[in-house]
Amino acid sequence: MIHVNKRSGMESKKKILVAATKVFSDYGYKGASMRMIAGAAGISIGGLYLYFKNKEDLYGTLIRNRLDDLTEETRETLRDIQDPAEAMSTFISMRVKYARKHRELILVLGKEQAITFGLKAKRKFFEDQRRVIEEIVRKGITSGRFRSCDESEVAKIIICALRGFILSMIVEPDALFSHEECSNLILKGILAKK
Amino acid sequence: MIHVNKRSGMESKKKILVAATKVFSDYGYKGASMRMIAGAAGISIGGLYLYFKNKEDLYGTLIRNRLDDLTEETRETLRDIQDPAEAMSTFISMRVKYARKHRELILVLGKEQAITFGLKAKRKFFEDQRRVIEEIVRKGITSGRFRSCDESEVAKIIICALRGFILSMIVEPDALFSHEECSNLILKGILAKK
Amino acid sequence: MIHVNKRSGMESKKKILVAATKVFSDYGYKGASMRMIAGAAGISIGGLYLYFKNKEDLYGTLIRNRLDDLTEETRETLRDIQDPAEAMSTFISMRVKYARKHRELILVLGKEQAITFGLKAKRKFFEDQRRVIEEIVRKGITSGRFRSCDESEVAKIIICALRGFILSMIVEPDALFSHEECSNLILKGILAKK
Amino acid sequence: MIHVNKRSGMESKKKILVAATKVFSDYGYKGASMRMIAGAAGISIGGLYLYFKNKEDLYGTLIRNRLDDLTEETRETLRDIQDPAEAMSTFISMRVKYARKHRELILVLGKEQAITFGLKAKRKFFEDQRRVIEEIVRKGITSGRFRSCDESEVAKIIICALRGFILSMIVEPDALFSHEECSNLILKGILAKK
DNA sequence: TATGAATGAGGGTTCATTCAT
DNA sequence: CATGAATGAACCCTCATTCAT
Repeated sequence: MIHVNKRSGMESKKKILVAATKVFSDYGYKGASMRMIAGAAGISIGGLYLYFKNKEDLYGTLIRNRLDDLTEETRETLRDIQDPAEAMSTFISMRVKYARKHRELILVLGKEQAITFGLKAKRKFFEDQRRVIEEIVRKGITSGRFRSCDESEVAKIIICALRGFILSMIVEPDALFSHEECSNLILKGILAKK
Repeated sequence: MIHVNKRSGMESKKKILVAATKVFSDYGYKGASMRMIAGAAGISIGGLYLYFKNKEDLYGTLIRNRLDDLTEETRETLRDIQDPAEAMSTFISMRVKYARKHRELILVLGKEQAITFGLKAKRKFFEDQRRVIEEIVRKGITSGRFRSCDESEVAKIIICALRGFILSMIVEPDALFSHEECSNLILKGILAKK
Repeated sequence: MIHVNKRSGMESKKKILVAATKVFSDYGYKGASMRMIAGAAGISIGGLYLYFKNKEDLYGTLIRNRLDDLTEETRETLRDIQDPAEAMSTFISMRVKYARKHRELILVLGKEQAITFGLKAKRKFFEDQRRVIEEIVRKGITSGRFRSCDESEVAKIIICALRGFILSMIVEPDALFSHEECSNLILKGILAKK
Repeated sequence: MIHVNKRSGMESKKKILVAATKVFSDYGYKGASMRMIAGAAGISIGGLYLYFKNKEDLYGTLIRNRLDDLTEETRETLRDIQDPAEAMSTFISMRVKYARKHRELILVLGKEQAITFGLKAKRKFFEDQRRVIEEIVRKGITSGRFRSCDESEVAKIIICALRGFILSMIVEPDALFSHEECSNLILKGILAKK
């Protein structure tokens, strides 16, 4: 009269991750309980600990997976684009669409202690993403397509705008910009031509 | 041997709010415990409940205070500025400086349920801030200083960038842009002049 | 800007006792808080401790007062009655009416610890009341008005019936008997005459 | 080093109920703490919440169990008795013995708010018990065994006497009548035969 | 692999009591 | 006499984690 479900380890692990993504997203790290996650995954509480060392590990795995996924998508998207302006637009568009599609996971949970692992993974990802934009800007300046400017600062601004977009999905869904308008503004600015 | 400190009511309340701001900011709403806050405020646990009905009330008061403060500062800052471009720069500058100065409070706590009051107050504030930028842009377009564009979209983008700035203070302090560069980018864009 | 109300000590003490009677009756000993009582009495919390050592003392005083009151009323009521049957009816009637009139105080709070003082006072009162009935029955038997019986047992039964009446006022207000019917039953029994 | 005992669910639940009965009875609803109950049951605090939603649920379950038990015992006891006088004596005897045997549970907790469920169940039980006595009396009158009287009033008096008996077990253990004497008094009254 | 009863620290909150004013 | 801010133990309850099965 013991275990009922028999599945492969991978199957269970995936199931848990999917469920956990939803639950963490709905309730936050501290608000989500292992019981909730187990319930959503259709597994026992003990079962969770077969695949993940603890709550933090589960959360960290989740974050890393999503981050790797997005890193890969970024690489794919930009692979064959030469024009820096187009690359910029495409990057912004991709990130906005990705955020809208995976709205169930918000990559942000403040400094809540004990999630250091997740934070570390995030930090690396963030830096990588910034490098990507910096590179685009640098190529734009070199090729004369972009005006001379501090590529690092521009990258920071764009990252912040995208980060703000994600955050707005939670706190102010009415304030979500369209990626076309965003690209347009970044490229042309708002001042009238003389 | 009961109570040691005797303070005026106002003094205690202020002390609590300052401490709570720090603790909520460090640990998030759920991660912050009333014991932590009491400790940080140098007051007993029971003392907290002398000034605030409960945790949510304390948090809500905090949020409202900060929001009102920032609303007032926004009004003051923009009062006498006529040039839309200058207004834009000044707004961005003020918000960035404010965020840096009050880095201890992050106006964001996700969907954590039961903080509806705080959320509602935040929503109103967010909308107000957006209206302010929209108005600046509108005046810029009317006066011919800005090119024709969708003022609502521009406002959203700027809000998101600032929102992202605040969030970055927590998750990626290296990615904080300078307000001059930001204003510059918004105004002039990144494309080279033909 | 200190104290507002200035009254004689007796006045305040009385006020507190009246308020406490109501509050204890409504919420039980543990359910009643000193704050509630202070509020109901229109006095400060600290003021309570000017007149009573602590919660238990306040409760005990309350109980003792009511008990003394009822003891006196019992004596008064039975003073001039000679006929044992009439004495019995009158006693029952008086007790029922007293209970109905002072329904705000139920002289019963289980074994709730720390109310030992109250309990002790109650014990003495209970025994006294039983002695009164025993005496009536004894006189009835001696005079030939009552049949031979164990006066102690009869007293216990009557006390229990009255005690049950008070309790019923709380838990089953529909089950309150009329004192006439009760006296009648006690005196004549329920069996048909042969 | 986590949990020590491993028991079947039923075993634990029973253990808790037994312990809770004792503790509630000793200290009252508000006076009894979940910690006390857990200790008395030899289980952890958290364990309590595995079997009962909360304190009120635990209390309610307790009350319902005891009430159902006594209802069943009443039915069994009176099933085959035809003579109303005998039925009356037997009923009283059974109730007194039951009270003595299960002295650990006092079915009474005043108006303490938030125990509405328990109260409702109690109300129904009380009414049922009264109906049982009324029926006995009615049959007695019809058969000519009892004198004409108000069966409802008689039932109330008997219920109150028994209720008072239970209460006396707590507040005045010396005042417990014998069921024989009680039956005798109810049946024959106290007046001498002319 | 899988289960879920069991644990106990820790969460938010209340409240009898004290004491500087 | 009177006040009420302050205290801190104790309350009910939750939840990450473990382990016998």
